[in-house]
Amino acid sequence: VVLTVAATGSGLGKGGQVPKPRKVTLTDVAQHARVSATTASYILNGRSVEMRIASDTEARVRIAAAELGYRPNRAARSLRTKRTATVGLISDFIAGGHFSSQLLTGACAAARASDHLVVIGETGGDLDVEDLLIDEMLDRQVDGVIVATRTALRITVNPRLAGVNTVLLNCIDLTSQVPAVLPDDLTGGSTAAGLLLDAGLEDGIWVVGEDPVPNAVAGSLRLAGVHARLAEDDLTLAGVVPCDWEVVPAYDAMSAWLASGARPRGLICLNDRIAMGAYQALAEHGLDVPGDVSVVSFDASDLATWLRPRVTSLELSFAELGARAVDLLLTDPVVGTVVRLPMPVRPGESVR
Amino acid sequence: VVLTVAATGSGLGKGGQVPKPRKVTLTDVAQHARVSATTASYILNGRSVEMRIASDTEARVRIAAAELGYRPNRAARSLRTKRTATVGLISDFIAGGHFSSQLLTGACAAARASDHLVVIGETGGDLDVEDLLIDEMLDRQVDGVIVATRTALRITVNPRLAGVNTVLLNCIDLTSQVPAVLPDDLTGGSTAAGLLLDAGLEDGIWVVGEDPVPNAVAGSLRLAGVHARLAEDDLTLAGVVPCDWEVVPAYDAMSAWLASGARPRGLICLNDRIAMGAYQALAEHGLDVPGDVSVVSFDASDLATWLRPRVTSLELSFAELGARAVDLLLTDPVVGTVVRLPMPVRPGESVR
DNA sequence: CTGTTAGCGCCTTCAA
DNA sequence: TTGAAGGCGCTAACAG
Repeated sequence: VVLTVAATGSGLGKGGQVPKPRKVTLTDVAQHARVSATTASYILNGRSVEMRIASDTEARVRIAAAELGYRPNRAARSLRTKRTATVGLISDFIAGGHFSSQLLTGACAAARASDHLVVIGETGGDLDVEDLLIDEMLDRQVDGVIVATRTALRITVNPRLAGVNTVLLNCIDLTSQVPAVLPDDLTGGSTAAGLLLDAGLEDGIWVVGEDPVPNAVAGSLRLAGVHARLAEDDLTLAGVVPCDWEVVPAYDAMSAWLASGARPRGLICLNDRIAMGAYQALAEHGLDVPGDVSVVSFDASDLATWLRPRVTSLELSFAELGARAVDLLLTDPVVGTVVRLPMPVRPGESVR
Repeated sequence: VVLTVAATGSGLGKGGQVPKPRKVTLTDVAQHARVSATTASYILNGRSVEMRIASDTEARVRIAAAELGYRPNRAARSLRTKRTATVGLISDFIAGGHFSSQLLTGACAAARASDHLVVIGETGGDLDVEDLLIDEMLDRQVDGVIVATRTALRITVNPRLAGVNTVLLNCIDLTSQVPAVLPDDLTGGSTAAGLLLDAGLEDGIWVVGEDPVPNAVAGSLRLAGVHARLAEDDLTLAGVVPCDWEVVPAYDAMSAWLASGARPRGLICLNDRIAMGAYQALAEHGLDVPGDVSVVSFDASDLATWLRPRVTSLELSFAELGARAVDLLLTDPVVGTVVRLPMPVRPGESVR
């Protein structure tokens, strides 16, 4: 090895540790191992048995590759194979708090398990941006795209996704047959109601929250599940306290409602933020949880464990959702597949 | 246009709307416009003036491109140009709740503004995974990589990033000269203390929380800022209530401390979750916020607005952090650049 | 069992 | 002002 010194003063670029030793190519490896590029390619792609490569040839190539620190140029490979080992994930709001980040964790992990990478895009709900992002991803030859929404929604898939390997995540398109992954809200609602019934409640059970937009689907499904479960025991829901799925709106709605004299026995909050608002309102009205009122909610987010007493909540594993979506995408899903993930109970101390 | 019907029954693949009309290539456009691929390339890459292309030639090409719906194949382009218009973002924990998702929002937006896409990877704190992800990204020829951490950390940049365009996000490497973007915690600490002083407090000011790991850097900087500001008025900090930066640990620590008779006048909580735990403990000890105790915290997350009364918090805009990191990366940053983002006050009702 | 040959789609000297 | 030719690094027929 000869040490070269740059004669011209500033030969070093940014972070310039090394004079950049041109990237090692497959041909380099092949020459180093005294075989053709083809052979090297076969071996390095795990096709040596299939191609019945001599084991010493294989060894030579592998050693050469290791010594040279060979790494395939995936742009070149993609140009040939039309595959990139990359999936696109487009969401309306990636920063949906608790929600979306976990989703990415799951998606990344699943992708990596299949030697894929995830490229992301956030539309902010803007359809033009969605068009743009999809085009960019398609230009980069992603092997498939996942379309996700922060809130479970009924949507229409973007037309330019026609013919593209696509999976819907936390949303669903009734008209097309695009596969989708969502939580099992119907069963979840039923489970939530069951928790209250098991605690001995028979009446005074209310649902807090309602779908904020017409095409939202989670709330109504959960409500339907609640109705169904109560009906099994010949009971009926006392009613619904409508409010947005946020802390302050929930607090406001609950406060007004309690101030008007309402005295519920059990509350099924459509998410943990609603539960937090409800807790605050209940406390201000001197109502104890779970002594006076039992509370069940959805999401089992961190928030649920922060409240005192911790609220019993139905776990919605976004990480799992993300992972399943990727897995589905990578297995060339059957048209019309709809995966509904169960929502297990994560117990707190909010049910009597 | 001739309508072709597949003779063999099941010619349609998944989602099979169309018999897949082979992707339009630059050559197609050129032929359609009766020019060479070279000319088409120049025009479509905005070099028509530079190349002094005849305007009607340009028009023909543009029309052809539009009619055919031409989209460049970026894999092919990358093979030539060695650039992908893609940046990598590697984080230890993407699902750091509130935190990281906003960061991605900012990064995505900034990237898109420069016609780039973001590919992400999560290491889970595992250095082997980090190696792997970096390699995968480099194989895909990303134009640069951002290394982010959930908690502000002093780190050592991965050696395989040597010579690669890199920016650190919410972390810093003292030995290398890799550019970094972080919040201005020192000034933030000073500001927080100032808020309490402006409210007339002079003693009984405590900091709640401390750096959980030795290489964490945010806590000590904020603490230093607090000390500095108090010293300006010839005052001193009453002390520190050490605890992890989470709700329950903060609640536990505060509860024990208050039970032992402590009666603080002002609390500087190192984040909003600590503030929440502190609120709970204060309430249980009959202490009113802000009547008995003024509280200031950091992050200005949603949580800060959920608490009652809302806590006055120093805003840490992760979206801004993410955006700045991408911008820095895309402008070939000067070695040693360290960007410190200000933390503006977001007022609540927690300071007397 | 291994090498030769031919592109994938694009950009870019070099000529005309 | 435009076109012809070559090659980025890799894979896949097709020979031998």
